[in-house]
Amino acid sequence: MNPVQFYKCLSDETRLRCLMLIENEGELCVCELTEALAESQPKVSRHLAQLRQCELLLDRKQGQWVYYRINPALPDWATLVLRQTNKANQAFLKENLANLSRMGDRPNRVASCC
Amino acid sequence: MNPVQFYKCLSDETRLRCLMLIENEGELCVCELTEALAESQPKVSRHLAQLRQCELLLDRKQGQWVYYRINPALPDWATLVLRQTNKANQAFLKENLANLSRMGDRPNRVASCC
DNA sequence: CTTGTATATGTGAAAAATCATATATATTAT
DNA sequence: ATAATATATATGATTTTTCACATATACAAG
Repeated sequence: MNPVQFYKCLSDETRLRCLMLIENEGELCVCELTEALAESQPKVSRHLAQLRQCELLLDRKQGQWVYYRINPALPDWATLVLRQTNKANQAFLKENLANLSRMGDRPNRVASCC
Repeated sequence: MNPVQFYKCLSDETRLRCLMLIENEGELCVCELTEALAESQPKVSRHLAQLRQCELLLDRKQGQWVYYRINPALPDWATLVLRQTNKANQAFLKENLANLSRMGDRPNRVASCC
């Protein structure tokens, strides 16, 4: 993982909020992120695609939903950076987390295994 | 420290290399960084100015030289991010550190205190 | 005072990133 | 088959970032 490329991924507000929300929640689908960020679906989707292409995120498809999660194969330093940034900046996410919990009709997660 | 602004600072190759070199060496002046990076003086100076403006770096003037150092007043998470990135990515700096040690006529540092 | 070295900044051009809008694909439900 | 929902992508416009080059300022040395 090239550190410049890694930090380019974190340097956009939409992408950083997505990463932090996913770090918080474990896994989120595009429509949940769209709601939490109050941004357009294409905008969120495009940024997620970029994070997936850079291998910061992995996705899995379940029915009509696509769930994104942090790539567990990231180098340790990168994992730590994400974790610490998240821990120390909960205030930054306050509004987004409120939007998320206010959201009705969240898709039912089914475990990916089995 | 806004995390987006912080990561924007780290998302440019010149700036990240400057930060990592300074993290390594404690303090470096513009001409040392210019030599280590093999980049033009205005380019290096401009990026350093940006890092200073965002308060990632502090500078002190000593004679004709200006020395830059990591701002010790950064929030803990930011300090940790810089330290871990540096520790885990020494290979990224190899060439730059070689240029630096090959450099003749490096200015004599005088302690800033007393 | 003149010359040389170190650093900073102004300017306009070039490159890169972001965006809104429209549209395509896939899945589910009727 | 049709409609509705979730997601992805194409496109061209706009904004932001980066750059090279010229120039300005400050200090040191002679």
